Amino acid sequence: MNYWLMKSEPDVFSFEDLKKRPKQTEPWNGVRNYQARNFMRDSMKEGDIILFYHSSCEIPGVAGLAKVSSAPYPDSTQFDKKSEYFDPKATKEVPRWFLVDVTFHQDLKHHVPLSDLKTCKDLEAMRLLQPGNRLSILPVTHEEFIVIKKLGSN
DNA sequence: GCCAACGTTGGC
DNA sequence: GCCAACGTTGGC
Repeated sequence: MNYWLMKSEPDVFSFEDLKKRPKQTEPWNGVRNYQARNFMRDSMKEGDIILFYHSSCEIPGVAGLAKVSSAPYPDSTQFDKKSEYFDPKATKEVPRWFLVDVTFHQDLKHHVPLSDLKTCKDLEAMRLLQPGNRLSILPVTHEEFIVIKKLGSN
């Protein structure tokens, strides 16, 4: 099993929003970065655990736990002319963008703010904390996951 | 709102 | 295939 961190702007779609969705599940559409797409298309497996991260907000950080709940499949918004995610170069025969479904998994006792991640010795090597990182989907090691879950459970 | 980092685009 | 211009991300 693999662990991931997925960023979302809570003003657009928050961890609480995910919990309120039918079946507490949401297709992770709108990713338009090749590296992030490759993680979803090539490496994610149903049942993988996700750190649901809130970005571009007052207190950025990990908001809760989710899980991957589907195999990868084409992002339908790439074919939708009315969507802001429409991609004229994508076709149904050769889709360019793929996604997985994301389902609520577990609440943490409290959010784990980015500032706490930064001061945690055990997380120094975490990809999220490396300078210049902007990827919206990042792999997380098992060790990092354990540390962050503990931070959110104290 | 600023700005650094960095991905993408397109002319050559 | 290079690289300048431009756009986006995201913390602060």
